[in-house]
Amino acid sequence: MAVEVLGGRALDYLLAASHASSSDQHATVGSGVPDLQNLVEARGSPWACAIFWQISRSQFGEFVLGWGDGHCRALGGRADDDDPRGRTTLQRMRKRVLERLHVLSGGSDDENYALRLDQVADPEIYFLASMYFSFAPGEGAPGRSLLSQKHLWIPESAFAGADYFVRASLARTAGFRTVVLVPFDTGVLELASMDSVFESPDELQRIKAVFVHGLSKGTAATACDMESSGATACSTSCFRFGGDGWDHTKIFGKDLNAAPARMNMKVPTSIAEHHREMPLGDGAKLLSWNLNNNLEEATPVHRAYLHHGNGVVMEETVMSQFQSQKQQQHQQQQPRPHAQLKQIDFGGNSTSSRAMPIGCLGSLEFVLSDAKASRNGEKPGTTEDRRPRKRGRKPANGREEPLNHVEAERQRREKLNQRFYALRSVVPNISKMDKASLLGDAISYITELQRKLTEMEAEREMLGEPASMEQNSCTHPPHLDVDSLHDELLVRVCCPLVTHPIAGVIQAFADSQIDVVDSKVVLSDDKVTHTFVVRSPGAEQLTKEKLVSL
Amino acid sequence: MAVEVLGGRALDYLLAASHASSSDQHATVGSGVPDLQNLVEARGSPWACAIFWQISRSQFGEFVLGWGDGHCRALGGRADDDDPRGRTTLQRMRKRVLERLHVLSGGSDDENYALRLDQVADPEIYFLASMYFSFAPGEGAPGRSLLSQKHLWIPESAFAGADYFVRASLARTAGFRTVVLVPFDTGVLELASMDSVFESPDELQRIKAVFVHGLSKGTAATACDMESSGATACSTSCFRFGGDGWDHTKIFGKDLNAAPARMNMKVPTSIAEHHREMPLGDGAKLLSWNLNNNLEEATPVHRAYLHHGNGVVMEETVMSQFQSQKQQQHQQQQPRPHAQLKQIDFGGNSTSSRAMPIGCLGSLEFVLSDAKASRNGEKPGTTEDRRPRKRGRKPANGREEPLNHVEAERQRREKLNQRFYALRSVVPNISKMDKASLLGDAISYITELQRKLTEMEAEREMLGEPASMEQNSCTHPPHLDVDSLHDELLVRVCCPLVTHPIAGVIQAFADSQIDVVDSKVVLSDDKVTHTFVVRSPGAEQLTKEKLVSL
DNA sequence: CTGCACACGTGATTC
DNA sequence: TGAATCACGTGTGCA
Repeated sequence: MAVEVLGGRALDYLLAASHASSSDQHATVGSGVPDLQNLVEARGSPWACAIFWQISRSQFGEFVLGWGDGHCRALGGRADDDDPRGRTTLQRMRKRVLERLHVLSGGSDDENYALRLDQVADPEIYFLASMYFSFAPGEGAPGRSLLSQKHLWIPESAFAGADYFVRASLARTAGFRTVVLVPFDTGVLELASMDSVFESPDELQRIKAVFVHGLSKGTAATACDMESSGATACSTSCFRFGGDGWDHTKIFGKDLNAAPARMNMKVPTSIAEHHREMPLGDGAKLLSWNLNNNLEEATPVHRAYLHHGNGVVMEETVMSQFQSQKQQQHQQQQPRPHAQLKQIDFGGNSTSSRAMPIGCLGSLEFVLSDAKASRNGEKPGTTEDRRPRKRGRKPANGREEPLNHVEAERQRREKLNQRFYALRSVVPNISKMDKASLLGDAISYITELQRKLTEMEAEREMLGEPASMEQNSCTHPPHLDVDSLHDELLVRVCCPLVTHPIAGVIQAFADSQIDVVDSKVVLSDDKVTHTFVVRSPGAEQLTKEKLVSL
Repeated sequence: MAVEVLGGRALDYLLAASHASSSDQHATVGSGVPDLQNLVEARGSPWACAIFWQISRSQFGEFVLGWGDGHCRALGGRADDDDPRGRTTLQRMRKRVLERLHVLSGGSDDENYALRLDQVADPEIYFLASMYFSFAPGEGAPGRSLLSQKHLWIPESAFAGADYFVRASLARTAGFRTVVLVPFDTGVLELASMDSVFESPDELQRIKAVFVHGLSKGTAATACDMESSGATACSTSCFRFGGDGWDHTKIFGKDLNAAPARMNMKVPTSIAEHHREMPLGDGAKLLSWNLNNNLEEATPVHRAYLHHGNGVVMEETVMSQFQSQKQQQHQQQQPRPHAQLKQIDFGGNSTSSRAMPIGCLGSLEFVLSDAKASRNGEKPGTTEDRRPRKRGRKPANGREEPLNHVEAERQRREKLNQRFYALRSVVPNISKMDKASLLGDAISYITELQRKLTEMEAEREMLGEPASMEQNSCTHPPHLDVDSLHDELLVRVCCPLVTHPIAGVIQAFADSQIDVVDSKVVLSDDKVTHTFVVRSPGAEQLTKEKLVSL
């Protein structure tokens, strides 16, 4: 997954930096999304990037499309997964990816300084950014496709129609020429290509086929098929956070419907730029329910995602095997073997929490990032309780209270972590990646923003005072004298020198001891022309040069 | 303590809202600071507010004055302390205070809406704000008093001398008329009065007496008298965080020495205003080592504070008694009695961590906020290990590793919490007080600031183009022509009409069809005077009126 | 009683 | 190896 977000070169560095030999990477171990991956990586596939927008339910019961899964062709497998302990869950990957992005974008890691930015190709930025989008039905291209239940085939020329494609600038920056959206009953599949791919029934069928094949088991996912055991607990859990104050059309106070005038994203300058602007611009629902309506608003629709034989569960199985093995034998530092999973042991927690409706609670964000908690997908045939059961702790007693408690605490932690991720995404300069530093950086960033803002405000007020605030009249020309003089009028207007447009010139006259013989001001069209006749005591040429150099 | 920060009415509300009957508040239970309290609350005392600035040591070994203790006369005792379980530590109080402030300043608690702001009197704001200040010796009034070892008696008229009193505007807003600073060997005592109190040897002596009396036991506090057991561990702990990147002259990136031009704090408008501006303005070292150099930079000087019979230790003793009692008997909901401290039990963790130099580690912030951890002040005669030992956990084994580990983890948590507090102090609108909401609010605040800033920047650029940017020269006087003409020069400066100071006048001429016969511009001192000779076709008088009405 | 938020101790991981 | 961060389970206070 990491390689899907970071560019290939960045990944190379990443691997080199982490001292991990990428020689024996087992791309199949922990391969999470075979369908999308196959779709993208298949020979001759024009698609560089595939994103599945998963249906979820918002706080108010509306459906929302959010990041479900994705694969981005980026020169390699999930190479960062060569973790023998199997603890590199999706959460970890994503964290690592963000971490790397931040480090590359100007973190304090000085070694990286040389290859700071520019290392992450734009398609990956698009891919990463999309992780933080979500769409209401009818909104954006995925939403439109979902609502109309029709696919959209969008050539580059139509990107600008923001109504269809709010991430248009991102896509253009990424170099995409074609974007296709295909609706399914569990969500919308988005494919992006660097080439101009023309719509054809063949290709469309290929897309639909490969995806439906992936979803073949346990579909009919719009039906809410939760188990009876967890049903009530789930539904209460789903809505008990209702008063959180989040409007799902906003993300952390940012109105998402009003697209600000920042649609023009720059050509690849720096990740910092991108990363800072990405969550701001484009008028899209960045992070919306991923962060706002995270655990509490997702619906059992997700369960389908957990049910079908898609990669996450499979990956988790492997991981939990590794985990259990490690946990029991307490041996580590083994040279990343894939054949070490002897002595699988799920004991010690058989009574515990995994019967809880965590899958129903998990928003997609949750499913992705804390995939180890999405274990009760109960794929038939696999052992129960495949939770890594990370740190051994006695199940306390046979009481049932602490089980829910544990779940709740887990969710709370996850929520907090989500916020931390979100914070990371809005704070530009993060020195270190630990939480304390992040908070510190956020604070300094806030104070800096506040300082800048008040500074600008003061400046604005200073400037607004003497100069004309609006386009028409001066707020108050400080002094205005009118004298009658025969049949003419003598009008004197007195302004402070400061902020007067010709103040510099006049000051220069004074500094250079130039006598102003005569001065006139005439109004021509929409311009004011001042004409001075000056006499310099010394060299005229020098004076001329001096004036021109102003 | 809460009542000292919040106003009386706010406290009333607070009590009412928490469904706590304020009838039987035992002001003596947990009464932490009898000395300052007595000083302030004594009959006839002119002082409304007392703050003890405690000497600590900064990262680089310099001495720093930080908040040590305080009491603010606010119509009541420490009524929020009526916690039967005794878990309302200072940290909790402070948290509560901040919480209430934020709730009052526009939180989502709708019940409070009516009495949102205006409820917290300004002296309390001053008091609260002071919690976040610290001063190097010679800086600010406390620093000056410390350095010179002379008391300062500052009447309101001298507040403006920011060199002496950086919190001048706060003090003025608070309505203080007299501020006095008295140096002691452990810090500086600050007293503030709403009246004009004239300096008198009598009053000075009274101040010194009552305070020295409070410090009578175990003074000579500048001496660093740590136990041998914790000495080395302390010294390493004290400086091992050195590379955190914090400059102690800054607070989260804000330069503290450069006093920004925001000394003019408004008259009481809203708490939100205050709370937002307070940590920004005034050029003081807000939060400086409280946050940056938190645990790791404080020195054993603090130990004196823990040693002497001042209130914190006493309070903690009581608390730990409550705590232990509660922990053992597991009975609660007792109607806030102060006589419940039977069955004091410190067992269960006698081998554990409290022999560690946590007291020596604690910065003042730490001492205040996590007072329960400052327990090894080892006041002679009290039992050792008076840590509440909150949640029972076996000491694992006799290994020594986990003990340090526990300490480290504690410090990490504390550091994180410090950052959270700091974040709370810079984010104006906090909906709820839990960490997740805080992060969310911070994120939305950041995005809002970013939006505003970019908005302003765009506007500025739009406006800044034609108008003069800075005070001296135009950024670019759009057109400047110079022609030689005999021995004179003809200079033509062309500016856009918009934002030109006399644009309005010229526009008015044009609108009224007034012919401009002649126009001159002369520079006089720091003003630019435009003189026009105009001729109006019609009624001169009308024109004159029209012009004057501009 | 219950849901929720927090702090704590602990195991694990990473460098 | 040791220091640092993190996640987890748990105890507990509060509404």
